[in-house]
Amino acid sequence: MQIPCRTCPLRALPTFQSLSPEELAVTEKLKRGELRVEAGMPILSEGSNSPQLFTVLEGQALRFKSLENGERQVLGFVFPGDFIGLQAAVMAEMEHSVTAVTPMLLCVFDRGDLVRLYQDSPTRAFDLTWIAAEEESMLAEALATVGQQGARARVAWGLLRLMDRAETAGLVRDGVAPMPFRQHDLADALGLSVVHTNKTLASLRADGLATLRDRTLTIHDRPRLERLVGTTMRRARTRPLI
Amino acid sequence: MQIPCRTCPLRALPTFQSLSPEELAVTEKLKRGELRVEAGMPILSEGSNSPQLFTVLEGQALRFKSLENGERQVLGFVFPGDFIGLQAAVMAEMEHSVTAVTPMLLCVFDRGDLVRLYQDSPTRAFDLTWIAAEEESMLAEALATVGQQGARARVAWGLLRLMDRAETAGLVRDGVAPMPFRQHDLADALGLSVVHTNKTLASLRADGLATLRDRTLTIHDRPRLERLVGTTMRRARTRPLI
DNA sequence: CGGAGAATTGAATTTTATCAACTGATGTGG
DNA sequence: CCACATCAGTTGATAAAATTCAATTCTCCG
Repeated sequence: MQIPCRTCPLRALPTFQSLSPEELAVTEKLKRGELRVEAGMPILSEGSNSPQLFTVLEGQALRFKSLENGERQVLGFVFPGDFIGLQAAVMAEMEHSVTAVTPMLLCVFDRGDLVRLYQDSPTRAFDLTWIAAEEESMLAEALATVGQQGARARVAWGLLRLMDRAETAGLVRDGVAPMPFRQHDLADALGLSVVHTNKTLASLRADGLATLRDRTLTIHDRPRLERLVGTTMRRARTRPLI
Repeated sequence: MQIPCRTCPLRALPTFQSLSPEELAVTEKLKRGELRVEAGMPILSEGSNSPQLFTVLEGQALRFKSLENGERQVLGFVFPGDFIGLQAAVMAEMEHSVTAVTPMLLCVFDRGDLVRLYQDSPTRAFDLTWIAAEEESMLAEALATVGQQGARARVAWGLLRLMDRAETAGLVRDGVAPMPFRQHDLADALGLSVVHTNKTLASLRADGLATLRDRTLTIHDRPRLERLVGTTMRRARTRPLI
């Protein structure tokens, strides 16, 4: 175990709630080690019943569901601080897959320890429910966008959501976010074809709203982009880090 | 308080997990009363911070998100046994609204008591996380369908999902489910126009797959419908009842 | 330098939305 | 009991949006 929770660099970010010494101790006891994952490697697979859960320390990943026709729906973009595998822990098995997009460093937990956590620390247990509820509202926002909005609004929403997640994870410098995800990933998240996504991106760029290029994302005109998006976007708030 | 939890008719259904006497006692202490709601009335509103949470005893409702352009995305169909308002309890406020579609009878809880539940009963706390995770995977399934499938597959999925929920709630007699939701509601759930939903329903009916008519739903050919749906549909499993 | 994956562009085609009109059931007041 | 209003559902014609297909260009690595 390389990094103890108390000195985890993520905890220093304003995004994450601070823990009491007791909570920190309980959490630290859970940590089983660290895991490095190469870019492109699967972390959890739909239908599997992984004995391991993870918190992302470094790198980015994709959550997605595969369909029988070969398509896939991207459910969300995974950033440092995100907890992976709660579903596998709570339900019988994962309902979606997670794959690394960049090299990653993961903090590893044992599924079996979760039950003990519910007994030992009500506040940490509550945090797990919070995380599940948070993911639920992210998905609801995505569904509302994909179900009811046209391509421009969808792409605008996708870009703002990506920027927000990157900011939360402390990855943005000078308004520029590193963006390892490809247009194809974005298309699969928005329910659009790659071609149409590309054309819409070009149009947003031409209008001076945002640029996705060279593995980086820049928002040029946030107010106008936000006006394009038809849903009130939830800004990330401080959140628990498991 | 009319019905005590121990004699709640919902608990008799095979769908719901049975509780230990201790768990039942803890749960019963939470119940604050019952509430009748007329058809069409709002139960919880997006942005509100309701002090009340509910378990549905009778009747059906819709979860949905409203967009700025006046459209709405239906996030899910609410049936007896469903828990409403977990989001308001865990996050600061509701991210979606819930409106009664039929007259309803609700079991009422106080938001503040939830925190105590996490201290008093780890297993019941775990059940709440389970519920949040369940809703998450429902939404993921919906997103995958709306994002990646054509109209026929979407409608087929919607009908099967409705039938599954009705069966789970013990509402189906002779393969026929009462269905108070309108085609318009289904359309808003699937991200299709009412007209196109109607035409697709007609086509499924003509092909002998399913009939939605006179406020009832009948599945004629489940295997073929399931083949139409491109996702492996999760069948409802036994679940906790709060 | 060469090659593979990603991004971009321009049609042609398909799917879905929109518009508009009509049917059928239900309910109300005169 | 009938005229009238209302609302959900149905249908056909037309318009708009997005997909698919087919190249071509660009970028990054080995």
